[in-house]
Amino acid sequence: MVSEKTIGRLSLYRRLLTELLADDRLNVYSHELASLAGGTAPQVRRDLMAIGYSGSPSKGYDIADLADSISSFLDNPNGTRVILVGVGNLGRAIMSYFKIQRPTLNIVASFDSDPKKIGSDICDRPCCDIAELETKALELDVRMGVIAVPADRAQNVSDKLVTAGITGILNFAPTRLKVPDHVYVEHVDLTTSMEKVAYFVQSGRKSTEPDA
Amino acid sequence: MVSEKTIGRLSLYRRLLTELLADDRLNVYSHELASLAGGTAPQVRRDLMAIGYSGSPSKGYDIADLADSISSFLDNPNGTRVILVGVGNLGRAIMSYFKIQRPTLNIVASFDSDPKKIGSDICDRPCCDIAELETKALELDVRMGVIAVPADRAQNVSDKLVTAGITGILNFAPTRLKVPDHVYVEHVDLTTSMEKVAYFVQSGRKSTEPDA
DNA sequence: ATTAAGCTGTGAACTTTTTCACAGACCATC
DNA sequence: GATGGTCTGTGAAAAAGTTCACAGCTTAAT
Repeated sequence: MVSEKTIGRLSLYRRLLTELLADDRLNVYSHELASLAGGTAPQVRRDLMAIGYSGSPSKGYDIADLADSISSFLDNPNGTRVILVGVGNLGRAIMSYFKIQRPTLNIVASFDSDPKKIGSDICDRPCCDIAELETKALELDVRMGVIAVPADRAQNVSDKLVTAGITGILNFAPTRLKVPDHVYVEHVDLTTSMEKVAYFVQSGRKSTEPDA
Repeated sequence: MVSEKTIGRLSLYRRLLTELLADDRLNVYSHELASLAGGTAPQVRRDLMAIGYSGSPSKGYDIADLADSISSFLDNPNGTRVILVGVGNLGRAIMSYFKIQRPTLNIVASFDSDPKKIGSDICDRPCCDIAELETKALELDVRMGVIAVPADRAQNVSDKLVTAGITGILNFAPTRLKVPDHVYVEHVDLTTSMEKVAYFVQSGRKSTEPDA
């Protein structure tokens, strides 16, 4: 079984590979990829081993082929339909951020409670009433949700997403969500990230870890 | 030496404690804090042990006192002055997000290259020309920076921050920054976070890890 | 051909992080 | 003041993650 950390790095490797490909590179060595990713060469090799990918001892890894292998491991072949709840500054930022991204990740609609936003299009996607969250989510057949509402609303939104059959949540609200066992939650906690950096600045300690 | 992961959790505990305090709670047990934080009781106790904090076997931890202890461990007593570079959607979201936050973290100015933004106030803080980044950063005596510019500009901004004496960077651009050893970088990689969730949705695997 | 150099794949060692499990402390109640 | 229940603090065990180090392959050059 592939570890959560490895999943994260594979995603990173794929992006780096895509950049290399745009530079007309064909092959890459584990130590090059490691240096771009901020990791070590054995780490890269282990990660690729985890998905059963093999390179060649002399040429390293075939960039296009490896990127494809990672994609077929990570992605749902039918794409992943996503809804986003909470169209504040942050929500809008995320929407516009992912318009450009991989077409396999598709934010199909957003939700908010502000009547001024409801009914309009935000980043070319309809913004719906948060009251309709459950019905629309079922209707749109989505499995993944992004929460970008204030902390005090997050748990409620999460519950609604779960009853609508969502099994993965990316949560930007500064609350730890309670969800059933079968639901995966990734917390992006801006306050904690900020405070971590502040701590290391204050303490004068340097980075040791390969990174989160 | 306190581990990076523990630092992150301490930041989380402090926020939870503040919430409990607002509910007029006085004491809390490790298992309660653990449940709020999405962790385990021994983990909480270990983390508090790391900063040398002791509770009482019967009452658990004194909420106000523990929050203070965490603060005096994490925070710089003089506060941490921060600048933010890149006032797009995301940058603005972060600015407004941290206006409300702990007063010890203070975003004192923002920077952008857009003439329309330069000179105006954004979230009550002056927005300056990115060309003046190095001089202003020195002048403002900041040690920490937030990067919210597009990927292709991030390394350049990072270099400027480093020469201006910054020792901690929170990076939202989807690039791994190269910095000298004494500089701490925390990457918040939205694409990777998103793709991780998408993977777990697709694979039907549930969360195992205590979380990033 | 043979040698040299430099890569990958991976068992094994190591390090870090988490969990277990229990001694000792404390309070409430009888 | 003894008894029982429930907590903390922590050594020790376990698990997870990372790095080492080297065998084996592949190419290039002699």
